[in-house]
Amino acid sequence: MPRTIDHDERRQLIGEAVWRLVLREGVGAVSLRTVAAEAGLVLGSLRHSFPTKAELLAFAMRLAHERAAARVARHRRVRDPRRRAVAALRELLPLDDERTVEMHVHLALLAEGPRHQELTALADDAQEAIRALCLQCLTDLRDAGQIAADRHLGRETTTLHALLDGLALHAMRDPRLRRAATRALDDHLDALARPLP
Amino acid sequence: MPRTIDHDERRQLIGEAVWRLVLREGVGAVSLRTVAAEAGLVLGSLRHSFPTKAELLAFAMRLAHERAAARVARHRRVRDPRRRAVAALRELLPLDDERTVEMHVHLALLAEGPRHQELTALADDAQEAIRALCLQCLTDLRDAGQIAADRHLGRETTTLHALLDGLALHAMRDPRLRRAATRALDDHLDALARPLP
DNA sequence: TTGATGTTAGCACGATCGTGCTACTGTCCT
DNA sequence: AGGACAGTAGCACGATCGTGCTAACATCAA
Repeated sequence: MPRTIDHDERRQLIGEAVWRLVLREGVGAVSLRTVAAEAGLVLGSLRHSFPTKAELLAFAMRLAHERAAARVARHRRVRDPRRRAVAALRELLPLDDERTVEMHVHLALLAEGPRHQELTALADDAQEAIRALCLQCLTDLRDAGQIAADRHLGRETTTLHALLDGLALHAMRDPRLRRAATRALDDHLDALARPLP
Repeated sequence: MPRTIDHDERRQLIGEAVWRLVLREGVGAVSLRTVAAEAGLVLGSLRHSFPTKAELLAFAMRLAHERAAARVARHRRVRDPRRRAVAALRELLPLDDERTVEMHVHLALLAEGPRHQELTALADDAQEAIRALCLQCLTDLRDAGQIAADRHLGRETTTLHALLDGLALHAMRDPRLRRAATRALDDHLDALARPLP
């Protein structure tokens, strides 16, 4: 049944065409016609894979989330909790072009939220998943004795999550900040090992 | 010469109409016609104040930045450095609807960046200004002995800036996080007072 | 009152948009 | 071989877009 596989592959190629367009020309330049041209298709062909624009945008955002989630999951088997946490969280920082474009796509499509409300729901899910990842990392670190016992995990999750997304937001727009972002993340995890007062 | 004053006031009213549209329907719904309708004007009238769409978008973003900067500046005379820092930084968290809409406008128009490159420049300026504010706050706190001397101010600025924007990003989308965001900011400043190792 | 000037109102044009719909093409099942 | 059908290509429609341009209007100086 190679038909359906080709179908999915094609949809991914089209989704990546949306990404390139968002990155290069902004989300305002995304139309069914421009996406078709970017993907090397004709309008009618693209509309066979994505009958409506809403489906196309939702797929493009979901694809970015899935790619990121797959990279994060790849580090699940790392033994040391600290190394595992750093490896996972770094996948959510725009440290290379692949991660940068995912970040741009996520934010750009989020800005289209009110129009296509499915995008808002997708973004909510992704945000909640990242918060859950942060909590998991902190829980593992605490269980391994690498976080002071008097830390409030919920609050630390809020802080780590915000720090992560804030670093991503800045590094996304200035690649020179990539090193600083990774260092800031490391330093923060270091600081958690020390008792509070 | 009340003419020019009315002119500026009108431009601000139009800019706020852009804000409402961005918040309610998304940046994709911003056109000269929809903005004119939102502002209670006819297309021709709006185009007298803003001949092109690029000017309108740039003004709307600049207006958001200026409003925020004015609120920040209002706390300059607070004596205690810690209180001054908290007061200033809180003006950049979406703790009420006014600050929330500014945040949304900033991010939404940033997503239009590649098309209207002036928006990118404006966002860069705003981001640099916020970083400078973070550095100023940290410098003042250190001079007042409220930051451990072994802290690296540059790195702490990166972290504070990222934490601030990350908290804003999250609280913007879920008002329930407003309290958590303010607490996280307070806690972070508290933590800076303790020595590193 | 009249004329100058700045504001408001509106038309028109070419371009582009999303989408419904119809043909054409190739590939696999029977 | 031939029919079924998924996939490709493309037309057409109404709507909306940004913008150049002109006409009506208000306000104040002379």
